[in-house]
Amino acid sequence: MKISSKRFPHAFFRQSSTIVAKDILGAYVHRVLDGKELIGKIVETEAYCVGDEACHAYRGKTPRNAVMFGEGGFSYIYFTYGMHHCFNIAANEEGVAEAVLVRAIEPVKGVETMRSLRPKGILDRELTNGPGKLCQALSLTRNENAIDLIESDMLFLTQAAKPIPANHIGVSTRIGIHVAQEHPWRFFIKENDYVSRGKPSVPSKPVAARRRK
DNA sequence: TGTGCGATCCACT
DNA sequence: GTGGATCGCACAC
Repeated sequence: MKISSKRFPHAFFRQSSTIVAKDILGAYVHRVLDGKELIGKIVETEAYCVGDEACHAYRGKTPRNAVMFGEGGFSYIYFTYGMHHCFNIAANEEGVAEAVLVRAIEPVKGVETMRSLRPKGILDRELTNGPGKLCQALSLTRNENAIDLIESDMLFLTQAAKPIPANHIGVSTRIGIHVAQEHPWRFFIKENDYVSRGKPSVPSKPVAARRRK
């Protein structure tokens, strides 16, 4: 597989998160760990927008989500459920808090290292087919929060060798959220084994803001 | 300072 | 398909 070494221009991340989420499919995430380079192809994303109740920035700026309010192109990594990290990319103009959640990548390089970071005995396609899983496989934690994904040599993105044709991109509602479920802001590469399993493309029925237990 | 919940994962049924 | 694990963060008091 051909891996492009072309980084994104800053202007790319000044676009709306829904555009960035779609256009970043097929791009590569590079993670340098102990001198070894781990590379994964982005195959699934979700957009979190201004005025979106499911977005962490919906309630305003806090120390945790401050990166989302900054210039696009920076990593926003947060810890959730007491045990998982999620890797986001801040998008849009400075002051406009939007982000793209990277939900799944396809391991391209450094697969052995990724295996060593994940539980033993799992299938290769289970290494990175979920937000928490890919953070574990790439050893991404809050230490990697607020990194410039354009300039950094430790964690950065490069463009897809070829753009993904529009008819190869699937769209659905987002996964794992309990509010603003109607927005079709999840994007993925169709028929890619590394896409996380999810719900169908159309919500079965509108669900009122559901509270767990 | 205390309390409740969450953009998940995985073992178990 | 279901439920438990587990802790940082936001928000109420």
